[in-house]
Amino acid sequence: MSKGFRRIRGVHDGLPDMVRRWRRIEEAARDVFSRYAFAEVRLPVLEPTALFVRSIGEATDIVSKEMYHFVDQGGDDICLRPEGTAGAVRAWLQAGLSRAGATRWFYMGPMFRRERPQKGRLRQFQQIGVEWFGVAGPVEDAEMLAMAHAFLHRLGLDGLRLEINSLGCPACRPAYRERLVAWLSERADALCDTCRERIQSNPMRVLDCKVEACQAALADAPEMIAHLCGDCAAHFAGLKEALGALEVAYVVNPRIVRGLDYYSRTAFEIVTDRLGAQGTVLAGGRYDGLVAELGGPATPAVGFAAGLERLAMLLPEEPAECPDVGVVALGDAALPHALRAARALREGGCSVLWCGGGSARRQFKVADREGVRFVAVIGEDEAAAGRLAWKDMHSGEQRTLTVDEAIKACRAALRSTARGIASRP
RNA sequence: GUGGAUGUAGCUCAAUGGUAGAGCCCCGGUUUGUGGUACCGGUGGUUGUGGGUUCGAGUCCCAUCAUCCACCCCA
Repeated sequence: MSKGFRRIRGVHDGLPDMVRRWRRIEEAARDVFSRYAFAEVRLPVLEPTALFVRSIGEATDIVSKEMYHFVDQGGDDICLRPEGTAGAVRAWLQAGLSRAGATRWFYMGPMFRRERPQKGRLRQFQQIGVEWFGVAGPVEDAEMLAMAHAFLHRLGLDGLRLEINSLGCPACRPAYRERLVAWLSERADALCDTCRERIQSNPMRVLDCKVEACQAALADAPEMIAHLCGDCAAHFAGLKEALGALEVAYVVNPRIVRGLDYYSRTAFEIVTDRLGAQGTVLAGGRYDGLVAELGGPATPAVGFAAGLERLAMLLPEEPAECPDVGVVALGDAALPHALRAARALREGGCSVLWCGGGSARRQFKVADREGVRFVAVIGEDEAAAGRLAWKDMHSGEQRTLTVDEAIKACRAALRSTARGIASRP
């Protein structure tokens, strides 16, 4: 166990094994999202604290307890973004795009929340987010879900479940909320301590309490989905119809809730049972109230975000890429020729490992450990002749080639095998 | 913020309160111009940290820190 500096709590070092998975996820996202004509944006990690205070509200203690925020040397109250949507709305408004019609954006990057770490929950984590500004219809919600589905399908993930719900709108939710609070208050005795407190602080959350006794008591609790206004009911019906047309499988889960008021209508989660208590892999929905809340013109919008770390945990290991060629240099006199040969091979498109000098045996062991396909041996004889000894590590066959011939041999071999998954015999 | 579990070599793990070990990895050798296998040798530890009990603590007690899991919260 190393002394000295250690990483701070709740953050992870992205070592090569992990970065290979991240990259696979990022590449899938870029490819799938661009087929749906979404454009990538890269937004600041630092934002004014007030942006999130405004979007999240003071209702919960998220801002005071779970955001990294500080006053900088200029006296500005700054924070590390805890999520992507508010910053995207801010950037979209600041760029004047609210007059430009619907906008389709996606982004990926680190987010920060000062929570107690646990499985699938870090203090610095990465999200892939998608926002679609200026569209109001259920068909767009379905498109969003189809895109999320395609993304996860591209990653080869199975055993996932899409759950959808409707959260209503400012026209129908307040009345429902009152009805729910009244219903819960009558049955408070049957609920756990935390739920009793939640009746006032966050009544919707009672519905997805994890305590079994609560779930039993809540079996007949009123659900938003049964109390939607006409417009919301029509929207939800339209969503289900479009999902049916797209053959995207889903289940309606009336207990999906959101903590904040700017959410409306469609809410969805894609969950797995393979990650313990943090099983939501992708979540999103409609936030028709947020743009106005942040000072822009009333603008409907829908989006989702997925956690890169959780997705990575569901993915199989990604094999490391092996170098194509190991260069073995023997003797000081051959060194200049060997160095130039390595560079020439790289310029020719091969990935080349310098085996580090020393005995031939040692350098071959390095080459073998790294899984190279070929070894180029350059000693005094080869240097004098302007050639190299070219050994195929699979067959063991060795011959004398010029550098140009070696490049050709290397390229030919890599065309016929899957690059980067050099199999060891 | 609350609760539980766990901290011994780079990694995975042993060690009745009585000399801190093994396997893997790494380095070297058997082979100073040829890899995998095998064999031989070697590097590497304030047992997370700080106190306490004891003739003696990796082991028992207290505190603290870290990791993991769950609760809370989940934008």
